[in-house]
Amino acid sequence: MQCTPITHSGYQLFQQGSITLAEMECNGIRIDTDYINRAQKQLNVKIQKLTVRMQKDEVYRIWKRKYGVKMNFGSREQLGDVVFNELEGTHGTRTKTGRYKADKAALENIDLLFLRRYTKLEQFKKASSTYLKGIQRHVDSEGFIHPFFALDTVRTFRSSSTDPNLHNIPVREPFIKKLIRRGFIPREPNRHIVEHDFSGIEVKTAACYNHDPTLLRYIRDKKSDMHRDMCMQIYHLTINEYTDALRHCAKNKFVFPEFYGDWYINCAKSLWNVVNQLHLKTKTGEDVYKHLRRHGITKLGHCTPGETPLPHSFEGHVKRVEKDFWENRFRVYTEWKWDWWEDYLDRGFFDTLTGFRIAGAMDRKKVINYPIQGSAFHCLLWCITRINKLLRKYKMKTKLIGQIHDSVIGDVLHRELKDYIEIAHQVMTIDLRKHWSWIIVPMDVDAEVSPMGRSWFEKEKYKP
DNA sequence: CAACAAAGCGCG
DNA sequence: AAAGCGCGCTTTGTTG
Repeated sequence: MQCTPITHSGYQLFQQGSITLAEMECNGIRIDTDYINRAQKQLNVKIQKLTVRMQKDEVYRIWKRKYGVKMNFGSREQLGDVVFNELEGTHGTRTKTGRYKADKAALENIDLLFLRRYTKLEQFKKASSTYLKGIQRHVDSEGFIHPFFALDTVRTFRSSSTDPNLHNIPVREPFIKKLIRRGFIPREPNRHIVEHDFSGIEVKTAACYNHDPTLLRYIRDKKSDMHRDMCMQIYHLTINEYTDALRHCAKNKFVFPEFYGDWYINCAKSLWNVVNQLHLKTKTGEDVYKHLRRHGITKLGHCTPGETPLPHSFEGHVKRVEKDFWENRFRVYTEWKWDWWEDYLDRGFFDTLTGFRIAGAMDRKKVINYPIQGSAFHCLLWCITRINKLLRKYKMKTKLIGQIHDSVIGDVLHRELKDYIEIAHQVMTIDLRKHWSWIIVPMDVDAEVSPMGRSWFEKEKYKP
C-alpha cells in the first residue's frame, strides 16, 4: 500500500495522528462484561426458539427432503436452490459464479413468512457471532477492549479499525443497536460516554472540491434542504406532503448513491421497494404508490440495463430526475467530475486538499470519490489530535477512546463535561477552518452524551 | 488439517 | 461502455 503525503502538512497530520490513534487504542473502552455475557445467553435462546419455530415450516421440510443429512441451515447456496428451484412462482438472479443470489434484498422480493424469519435469524446470528462474541474475545483482564486503528491500509487515506472493529458497531436496527451498545460503558461511574459527529462532512468536502454553487447554497443556507427537495421531486410531493421517512429514503437511496456514482436503475428499484417494505405513506396518509398513480406513475418498470424505460414507469421518472440532478441542479459538480477525471488521465495521479497524492490505476468513480472520502476523514483526524493536545495541556482526566470516520468518542469525567464539550466544539467548528483555508463552508457538529455512568446506547443529544 | 475465495452484512 | 465509494469479520464451500 502506497502511503504518500506530498506536503509537510500531510506528513505532520499522519505522524501526529498515529500517536493520537495509538493513545486511543491504549486507553481502550470499558465493557460491561456481565451484561455482554447475559446478552449472549439471551440472544442464543432467541436464536434457538426461532430455529425450532422455522423447522415446522413447509419450506424447511422441502429443504430437508432435498438435502437430507447434508442440509445446512446457514448455507445461502442451499437456501437459494430451495427457494428458486423448488417453490412456485419465484425467479432469482445469479451471482457471477452462477449461484442464486440469496441476500436480504433478493429474499425481500418474495412474500414468505419463512424468509422474513430467515432474515431475522441471520441478523441475530450476526449480532451473536460478530459482535457479542467478538467483544468477548477481545476484552482484556481489566474489562477493556482496545480497538486498533490503522492509517496505512486504506486506499483513500482513511483509517481502518480491527480487533475488534469499532467502525461497524450496529446502530441502524433498534433492537440490535441496544443489544450491543448497552455493553459499552464509561471507565468509572463518574464519567460519561460523549460522541461528537460532524454533520454532512462528505457532502461539505465534496463542495470544497467542486465549488458547485447549488451545493454550496444548500450547505450555507440553513433553511434550504437538499434531501427534502429531492424527496419531493422523486415522490411527486408538495412541502405539505413529504415526511421525514420519505426524506430519509431520498437521502440514502438517491442522493448519496448518486454522489458515489450509482445510476437510476438501482436507485429506482430501491426507492420503489422501500415504500412497500416500510409501508410508507404521505403526510396526508395516502399510500405512496396510490399517490404516484395520481401523478401518472403506475409501475416500477423493468429496470433492464440497455432498455428504454416503459411509459408511466417509476424507472423512467427516476431516470429524468437523475438527468435533471446532474445536468441542471448540480451542473458545476458534473463539470468538476469531468475535469478532475481528465486531469487524472493526463497525470496518472491526483492530490488531495489535505496534502496526499493518490496514484495508480483507478476507474472514474474511484478518482471522484477517493479525494472526498479521504479529506473528510482528515478533518476528523486533525481535530482529534488537537483535542488530545488540549486535554493534556489543561491536565484533564478525560480520555479519547475511539473514532468512527467522522466522529470522536470520549470517556469524559463528569466535572470536565462542560469543558470537554466546549473544547471539542471549538476545535471542530473553528480551529479546523483556521488550519485549512480550503474549507469554505461552515462545519457543524452534533454532541451526544450518556447519563453519568451509563452506556453508549443511552447517549442523548447534548443540551447545555 | 490449513489456506483461500465468495457471499453476505455490519458501519461511515 | 458500464452501471455504488471505503472498510473488517464470519461462515460456507472448495482445494490440496
